[in-house]
Amino acid sequence: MSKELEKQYNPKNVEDRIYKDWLDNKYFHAKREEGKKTYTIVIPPPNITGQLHMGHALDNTLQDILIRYHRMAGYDTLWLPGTDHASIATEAKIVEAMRNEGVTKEDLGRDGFLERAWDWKKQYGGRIIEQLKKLGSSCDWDRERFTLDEGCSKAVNEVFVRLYEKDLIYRGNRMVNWCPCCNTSISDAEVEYEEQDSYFWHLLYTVKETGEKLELATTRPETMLGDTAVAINVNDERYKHLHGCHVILPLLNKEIPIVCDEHADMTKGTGVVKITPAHDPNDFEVGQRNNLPIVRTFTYDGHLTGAEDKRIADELIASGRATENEPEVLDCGKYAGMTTMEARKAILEDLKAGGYLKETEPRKHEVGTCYRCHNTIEPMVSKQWFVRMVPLAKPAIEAVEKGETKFIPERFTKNYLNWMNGTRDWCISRQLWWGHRIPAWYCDDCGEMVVTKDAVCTCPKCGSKNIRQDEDTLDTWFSSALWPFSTLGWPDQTEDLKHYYPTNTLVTGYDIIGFWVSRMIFSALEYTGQVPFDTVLIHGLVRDAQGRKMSKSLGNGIDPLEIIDQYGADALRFTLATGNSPGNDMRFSDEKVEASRNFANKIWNAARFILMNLDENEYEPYVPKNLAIEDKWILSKYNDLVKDVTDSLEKFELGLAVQKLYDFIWDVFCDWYIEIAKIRLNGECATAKATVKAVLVYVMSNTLKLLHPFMPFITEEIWQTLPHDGDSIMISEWPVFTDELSFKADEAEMEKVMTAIKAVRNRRAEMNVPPSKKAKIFIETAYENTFSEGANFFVRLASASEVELVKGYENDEAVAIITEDARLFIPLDELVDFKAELERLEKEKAGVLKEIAFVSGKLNNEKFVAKAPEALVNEQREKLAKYNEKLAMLEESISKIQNK
RNA sequence: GGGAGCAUAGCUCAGCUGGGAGAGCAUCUGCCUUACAAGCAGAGGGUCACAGGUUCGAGCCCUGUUGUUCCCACCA
Repeated sequence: MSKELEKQYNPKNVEDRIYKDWLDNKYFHAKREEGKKTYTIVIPPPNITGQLHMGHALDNTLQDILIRYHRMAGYDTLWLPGTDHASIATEAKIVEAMRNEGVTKEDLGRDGFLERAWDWKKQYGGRIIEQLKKLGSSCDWDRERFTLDEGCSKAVNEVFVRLYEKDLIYRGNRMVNWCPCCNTSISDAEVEYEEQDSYFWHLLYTVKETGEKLELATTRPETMLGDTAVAINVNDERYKHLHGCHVILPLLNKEIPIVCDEHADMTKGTGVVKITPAHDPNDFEVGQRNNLPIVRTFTYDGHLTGAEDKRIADELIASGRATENEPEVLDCGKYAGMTTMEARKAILEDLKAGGYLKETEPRKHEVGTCYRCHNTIEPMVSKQWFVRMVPLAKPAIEAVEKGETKFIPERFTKNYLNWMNGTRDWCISRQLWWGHRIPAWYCDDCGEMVVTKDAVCTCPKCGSKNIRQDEDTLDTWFSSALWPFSTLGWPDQTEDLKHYYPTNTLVTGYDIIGFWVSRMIFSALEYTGQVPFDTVLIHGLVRDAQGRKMSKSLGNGIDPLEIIDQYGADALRFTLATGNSPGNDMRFSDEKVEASRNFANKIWNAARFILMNLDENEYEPYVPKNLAIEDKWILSKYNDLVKDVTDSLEKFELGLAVQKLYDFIWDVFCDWYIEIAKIRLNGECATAKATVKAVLVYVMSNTLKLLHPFMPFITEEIWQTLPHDGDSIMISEWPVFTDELSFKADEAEMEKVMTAIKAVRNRRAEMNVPPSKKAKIFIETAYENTFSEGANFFVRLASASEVELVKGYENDEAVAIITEDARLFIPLDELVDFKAELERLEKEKAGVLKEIAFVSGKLNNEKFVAKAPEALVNEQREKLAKYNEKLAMLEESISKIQNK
């Protein structure tokens, strides 16, 4: 054979070539094979604005491991890839780029802007896909989708219209989170709360009827111009006399009512709350309950309203087109045009001057910010589209409670249920252009609204041509929610949809359970009547070496592509899979990647060793007949490995699977089996050589298969070089556990010898005997066959010059090494310090006595013997017998030295 | 205010349904043993946060405490 491999593994010579080969052979392509079980994953679509970061690398490594495993295990496997148009993020990026050219959205107009956005998508949208390929992702690229492509858009319109017709989507003036910076509404889920230092300002409002000063506290004095009431609790004894009274709103000198509402909590502050229905979610509710007017005092870009704003609003109201809850707008006079912060300052000054400000109390405060731009969001009453959540959430809660979809780890079920139970109606309209435009049309002449999948040119009610489409687009997550089935062709009943839906595993981080997972589940149940996937595998965040979140602002992000360039994709994947348990965050450090790279190199060199020893004859990976004890041992160990790795993968314990592979390959196969194999490889017996070579090839190539999902490139490269059947390891058959390779008795025998070898090594090291100093070893044992079969191992692995099995060893001038199964003597005459040796033996004896005390303590405990499993009790008994034997041997050795 | 996670070797973390604590890195000792110095052999190092409880037996199960991180929530 004589294929030469380089001394060190160099991924750069391998990865791109192999990936291209896989692509050329269409191994990633799902072929809809009838009769096979399917296994499907849809990728969490990365944003087209995105660059591959460690989070993607982890997410996609886990998916690729599952996909490659199932493909090899005989499933008809589909990993469906794609990207997300990410409306708000992308639009912001493009606007920013335009700003540098001095161009605004309005300059370009909607069509011009969208043209530019599509150009941008063409230029950058493929970037992250190429980066995923670098990782080794075995996605079916023939099925790549985009949330804004024709099919997905069709699904979006279909869903919107269906929901509207079922009254599960409605339009109305409601309290929304408004980002004055992005100039759009955002959903509750998109608000992040940050703690900020702020104040409670205690204000005094005068009661009209009694003249008394009513004290109330607020964190947002700038909203006071929009106050339309103050609220007290109906049971509050302090204010019973004020029921039905009014207060005079300072600065405006406006009379507003005192209302009784449950929202006013007697135990908090003074028990009095000012009510601003237009700019506070609670106050909006209070306003609804008490029929209060809604007075808007902020513009949508975060300034105080003025005369022009009022004129526009008044006109709308006068026209009769205003809908329910249409807010009035206040001309804020001297405050008009100020930002909310400027207004806060000015209003406070004026309140203070008027004697309305009682005190200022420092206070920490949770402030809502936009998840995109982190500017403070303003609660605003605004006319938006909403999805009615309660009826949709119900089946989604039941399905998960029934276990139709399982979360791994299980604790995230609670997280999901909390989110679903607490969710309010979902604001889905966005004042953006990049996205799915809302399929609603309005007639300017008669005011009719039409919601339909097809474009409308004439008003169906009055026949007018003055009809225009809603300007707004949909929340990006609206299309993401349909991803598991829109990508398979829904609403059409395509072959793919029939075949691959529902999908199996969704792999994602815990940070988007609310944003995405929950919405996919309720959407899927509503439109397809099935859960979208049976399992949600949740992973944590990848943090930096200090445990900090990787972020652009900190500049501590580690670029996966740089890691791939430096260490190889396999090393990166291995690092991400190792020591990673579901749902938990992990730290990423160069040291870990180095360890993975070293592991890759270890495998490489093991392969190199095997190849060096193969001759021109082809070796099929088969198990020969005349196995030696060490062959049975390694095959039996390998066989258990198959079971362990497969079980771990089935349980989504990927970190455990990878750990077992690491231990087996490094410690078991390389450090023991290959070393022992050298004995026969260097020997003269042709049959023995053939056997050991066959076992080496068999174990190596099958272990590579087990490792392939984790380290696809190096396993393919080596597998191709070794004798093999088939065209690629990635489409080879996953190994199965077989009783034929289970040699438990031989395994135990082999381990007796290994224990003895370790004991010899240990003693020699303790005594500082260099490996170059060989010494004869005499062995007394009850397991003569085993030790005579393993005699050569001592030569190879324990610096023995030769080995002799003896019945009773009489030479006193020797070091005695006592294991549970044997007594070994090394006559290292000049090196033996008998005093030291005696001390050492006494120490060892003390240790054994301790063990005996411990084990017999257990066995003397009647309750233990009665209640513990029998196998365990027997095990303890055997142990005790062994220890007693060892004790006898030690005592014999001690008395020999003493009698010398 | 509610919920959840974490606390194990100097560091980073595994430890699956309870049966005498593990890995990698780091440290120390000895080795260029013709696959690999990105390596080999050996060693040291842990009251498994604390206090109770269940059990023949607890790192693992229960209760409480402390520290820490995160999520959720309308707290004026």
